[in-house]
Amino acid sequence: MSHSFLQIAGSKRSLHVQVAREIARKILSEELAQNEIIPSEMTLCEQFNISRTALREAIKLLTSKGLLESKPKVGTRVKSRDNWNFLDSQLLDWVIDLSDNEAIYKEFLALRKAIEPEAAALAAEYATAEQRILLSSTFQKMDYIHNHFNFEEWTEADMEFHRLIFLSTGNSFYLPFANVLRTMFKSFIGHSSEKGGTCIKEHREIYRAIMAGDANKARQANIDLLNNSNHRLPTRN
Amino acid sequence: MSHSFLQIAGSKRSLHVQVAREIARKILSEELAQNEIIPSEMTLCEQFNISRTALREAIKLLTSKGLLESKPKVGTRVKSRDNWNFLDSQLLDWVIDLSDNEAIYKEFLALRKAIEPEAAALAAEYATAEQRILLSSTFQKMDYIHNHFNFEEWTEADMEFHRLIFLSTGNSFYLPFANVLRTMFKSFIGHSSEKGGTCIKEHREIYRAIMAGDANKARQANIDLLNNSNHRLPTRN
DNA sequence: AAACATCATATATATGACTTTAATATAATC
DNA sequence: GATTATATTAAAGTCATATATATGATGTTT
Repeated sequence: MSHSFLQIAGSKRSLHVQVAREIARKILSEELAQNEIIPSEMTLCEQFNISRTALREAIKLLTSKGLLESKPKVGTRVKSRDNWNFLDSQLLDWVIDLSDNEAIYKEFLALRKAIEPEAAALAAEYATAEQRILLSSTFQKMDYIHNHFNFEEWTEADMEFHRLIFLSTGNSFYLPFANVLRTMFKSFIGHSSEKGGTCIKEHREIYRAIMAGDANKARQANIDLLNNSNHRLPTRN
Repeated sequence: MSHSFLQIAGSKRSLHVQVAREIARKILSEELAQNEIIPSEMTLCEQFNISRTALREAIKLLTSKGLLESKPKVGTRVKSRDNWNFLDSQLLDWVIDLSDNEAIYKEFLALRKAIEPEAAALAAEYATAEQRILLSSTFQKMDYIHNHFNFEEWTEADMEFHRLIFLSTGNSFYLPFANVLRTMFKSFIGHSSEKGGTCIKEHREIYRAIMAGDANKARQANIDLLNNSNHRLPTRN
């Protein structure tokens, strides 16, 4: 049995995801141009040496993320970039692997500056008792790790802190950012913050404002965090 | 005869999308509980009376939106709510059809208040010459429609105006909001704004600030718009 | 020239066989 | 008895192929 296309064999996830990722790579790198018709199902099946089932599931995945659109007789077309759902964690994961990380990281920071202050304000107003307990426990962990520093533990706690804020807004539209944040943190681990860059003071301000139910103060504290943070830009892999 | 037309019209989309929508409905309404294992492929195929191909494509669609997760031997599990990607236009479309619109609309407004001011600020700074031309042409259309009012035309132009701002940020993460906005506008058409609620003055301020490259002014103008707008809450269908 | 019928082709759906994965139970080992 | 191999097995994953359906292109009728 000759594996003609071992290019995919390295990955571990299911076949159709691997294929989807490979097609996504070609789209994101513009190797497949926007609005272009990609090769027919049969052609792609032969190229990847997979069944139509697997290929079609891959295409469905990409269609759902706004990258493709299929029509009978016409074929499957690459949608224009403004349809790509960059707030999809899986797609974001692929983007990070394939494009200029420095630019992505800067764009992400600009997103955080819009979202997080309002999220903190909403959390201050709407967090449930249970969520406040979780937030409290997480902040205390951050405080402890700040004093007994461990990089991985800090990253995990920092991420959990901001995740909880999103969840505490009580707003469905803020939920996806928790996953986007997780994806970004995991990808840029080692670039985001180091000892001395924990900004524990700013985090404490956010925490206290939320617990006190002071929306305006929570908003401002989060703005301060994003401005004061030693937000290192990632180096190229 | 005309009755069968309606049936056909009601089931317009492809089979796997219809099935996905139906499963999504059960998940969103919590008829299928979070973390619950849904019936096996074979069972569902019999229930819906469809092939495994169609069912599996439906499940792939929902998996991509964060609603499901499949594992061999275990089955397919409903993921917890904080994994649902509410910023996916298609999912949002389904959500709007199935849940309390008033609550969704309010949550959406809270999202706009976070996103749009920053988007306007970024657009003021980064919009390309081409984008400024498009924005200019769109605003002039808005101005005209304001004086020769036509509801549908206004809605379309209003939507296009805000869409162009998102596109003009030069930030990939802001792109998806354009589609989310479109979905919301289309769904809440008739509820969003009426004659006298065009807020042409506030829109003009945003437009001018962006054209002048004044980020702070653009941000503030958009805040003013969202605060002053006669943002009617939708009535129940 | 407009309406209609036909054809070609790409995706959409269906079906059945086979493979891989992983939870669970069972047996072998210490 | 506790631990560690091993077999069982149920579920999704993959494959191959056949048929249905939709649509752009072409031709035909009026």
